[in-house]
Amino acid sequence: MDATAHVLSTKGFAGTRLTDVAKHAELQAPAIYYYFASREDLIEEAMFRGINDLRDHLQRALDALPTDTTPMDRILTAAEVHLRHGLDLSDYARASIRNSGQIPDRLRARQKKELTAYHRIWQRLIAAAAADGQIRGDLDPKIAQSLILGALNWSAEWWDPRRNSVDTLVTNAQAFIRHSLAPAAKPARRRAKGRAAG
Amino acid sequence: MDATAHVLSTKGFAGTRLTDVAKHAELQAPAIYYYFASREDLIEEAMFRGINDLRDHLQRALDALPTDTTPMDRILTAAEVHLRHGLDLSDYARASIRNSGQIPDRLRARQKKELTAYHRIWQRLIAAAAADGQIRGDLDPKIAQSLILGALNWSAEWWDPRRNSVDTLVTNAQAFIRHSLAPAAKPARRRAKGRAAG
Amino acid sequence: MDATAHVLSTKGFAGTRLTDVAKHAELQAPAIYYYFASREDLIEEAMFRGINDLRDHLQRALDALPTDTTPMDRILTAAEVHLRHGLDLSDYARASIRNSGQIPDRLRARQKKELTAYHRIWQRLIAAAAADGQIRGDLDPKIAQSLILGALNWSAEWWDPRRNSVDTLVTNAQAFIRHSLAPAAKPARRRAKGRAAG
Amino acid sequence: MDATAHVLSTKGFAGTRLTDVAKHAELQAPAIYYYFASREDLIEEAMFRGINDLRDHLQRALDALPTDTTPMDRILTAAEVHLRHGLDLSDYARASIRNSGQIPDRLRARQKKELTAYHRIWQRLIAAAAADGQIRGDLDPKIAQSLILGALNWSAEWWDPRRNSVDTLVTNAQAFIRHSLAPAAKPARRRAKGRAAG
DNA sequence: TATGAATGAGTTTTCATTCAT
DNA sequence: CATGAATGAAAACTCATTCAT
Repeated sequence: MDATAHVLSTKGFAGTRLTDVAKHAELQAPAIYYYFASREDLIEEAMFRGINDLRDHLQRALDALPTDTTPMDRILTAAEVHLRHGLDLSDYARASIRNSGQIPDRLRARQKKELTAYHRIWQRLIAAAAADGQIRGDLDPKIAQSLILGALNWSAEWWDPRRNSVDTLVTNAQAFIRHSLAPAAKPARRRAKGRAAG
Repeated sequence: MDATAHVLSTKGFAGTRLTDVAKHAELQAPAIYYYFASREDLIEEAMFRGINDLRDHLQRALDALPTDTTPMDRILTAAEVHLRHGLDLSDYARASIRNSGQIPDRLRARQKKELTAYHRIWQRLIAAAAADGQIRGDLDPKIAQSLILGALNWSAEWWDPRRNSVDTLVTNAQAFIRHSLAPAAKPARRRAKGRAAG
Repeated sequence: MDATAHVLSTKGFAGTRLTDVAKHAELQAPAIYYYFASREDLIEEAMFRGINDLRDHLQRALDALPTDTTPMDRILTAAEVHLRHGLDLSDYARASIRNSGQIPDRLRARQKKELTAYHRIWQRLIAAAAADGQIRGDLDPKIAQSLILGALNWSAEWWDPRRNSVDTLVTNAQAFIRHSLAPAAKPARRRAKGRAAG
Repeated sequence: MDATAHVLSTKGFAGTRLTDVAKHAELQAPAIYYYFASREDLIEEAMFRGINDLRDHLQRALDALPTDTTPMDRILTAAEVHLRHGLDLSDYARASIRNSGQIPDRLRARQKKELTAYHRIWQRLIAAAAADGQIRGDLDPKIAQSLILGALNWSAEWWDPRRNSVDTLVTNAQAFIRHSLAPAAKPARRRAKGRAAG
């Protein structure tokens, strides 16, 4: 149910009332029970579909890339897909992403598995880039991945279509990610030896 | 009320029940009404305190830096404060950050103002870095800022203290941010030996 | 809701609990919310209906009188209608009359308007009687009207069907009112040759 | 407690909250328990005092009349006392009178006894007048008494000091009562045989 | 004598859910 | 398939009452 995803992405798990979902679907609340056994089922399904769609979408996009695409370019493609899917297309993705933390574990099983699968795709992309020397050694790949996905996920909270086009956002995000990961430019000599806090 | 922030950061706005808050505070639910006029007042206050504390904390940390700290190092300090405050210290910050999107506007007025003020601090830090040539020209500063804060905010969703220490996370995030922003260290000499806050 | 009027007329505004109303209606309390948005709406409606019905009732009774009915006889008819409606027929009227003073202004707007309209009918009856010389000059018509309505309204507090029939009460009240208003039947000839109602 | 009477006369029995009473008394609610064992005790006492004061007051006023005062004049004096006491002087009287019907029987015992005693005074006044031929034969003395007291009691609901002075009201009420009771003037011939509506 | 703090009982209200139609 | 009507469970909230101070 599209309406579910929409409400879920706006009001959060506990705030998702069947009445609101039904209103969005131009239905009366009891009608939902014709399609779903319970509120929980409905939400569980929407959460699952969110990640599931996103994963399919990403997988297809990656499969469509020329085989000689560099690992970094694959990552940037993934970033674009993730962003566009979450912002343009899909209440489901937003619902799924935003509510991850608020949902009782019981309802998360399927979504969690799907999410792990989605993360695994990213892990492979990053591992490939690392193997190719396209990722700086001072970064833990898992942490870097989480930071990237965080940066992308959060865009749903602040992005305002009246200020920036998605294209602009995508371009910026890609530049941001590329440099955050990449080692110093090619003829590299030395690199900064920063120090960070302790 | 600390308990409110805790529940709020776990269950979300609509999922925050007075009974749970009260249980955390080792009280009966009606006792809350001795201190707050309504559930909404309570939540509003917690959300406000979240950003308010965070801003104070950041401001103090920045004020404590040596005056010759480079703009980039100031940003990295800010990142550290933001991370540590959200992960280590404060249910308030988490509550405030995670629930921003789910709360009725009516309750957000004060928190919004505070958030804007907080963002302004970051804007100034980034503008200073840009003015100093420490930020690549292909990045829109506002977008970059949002991406950074997204990456940091999201850490509350995935960070697992049993896998990584906060220190590790901070170091990685700082490296991540530094390079995501910094121009290629062309014929680089040396770069700052930053120090970030403690 | 008849049940509301009944409880309201017995327990007063603040004492009217939804549970009691529901019990009277052989329902569960939440079912009330299917028909009314809130307790206040429910009460507001019952109070309004009280006066509204009474006014309709009175208006119809007056319209049904022969056109040559004397002004005084019209007044006595109105008294009878008022009494019978409040005692025999209507929890609504009792609810409306008894609780006038206890209800927050916010809920009284509509009822007040209706009440004013009801009073206006009486005013006209009395003015007509006065114009016809059937009311003593030492009485302020407004005050007299209020005293009459008071005498009638209050009967709900003390009238006990096991002691007096409504008919007896009506006859007594009419005699009471007639003489309270009428000028001394100076060189009296004949007056109306009435009959008390059945 | 004066405050109790005041609140009680405004909000009714169920609407009388200890907090409101306390606020009126410029106290905190728990302080009431220093003087009264419970809310019910407090209310019971206020209701009792209402009628008790009124009765004392009336008794003293009657005792002060010259012994040759006519029965009718005694009644009119009683009416004045009743009115003035309820309007000018006493929240207690108003509380007692207005809430008679809403209070659980358990709390009414004492007030009821007192009320009966008060009514007995009136009964005697009216009986005396009747014995003296000053009351028309077509009136049931008990009903007439109730109608009179109703007219007087109700004045608390509508009397507006900005429209009429108490003096005016008293004068009107006395005229109203006198004629409602009195037989047609001396050289009376025939009297009305009223007619009322059907 | 009085109050700040808290609570238990009970009330209004919300909402998922059921069910006859 | 869908809805109007209703309900049980649970939530927010109110308020008399207690108690330590």
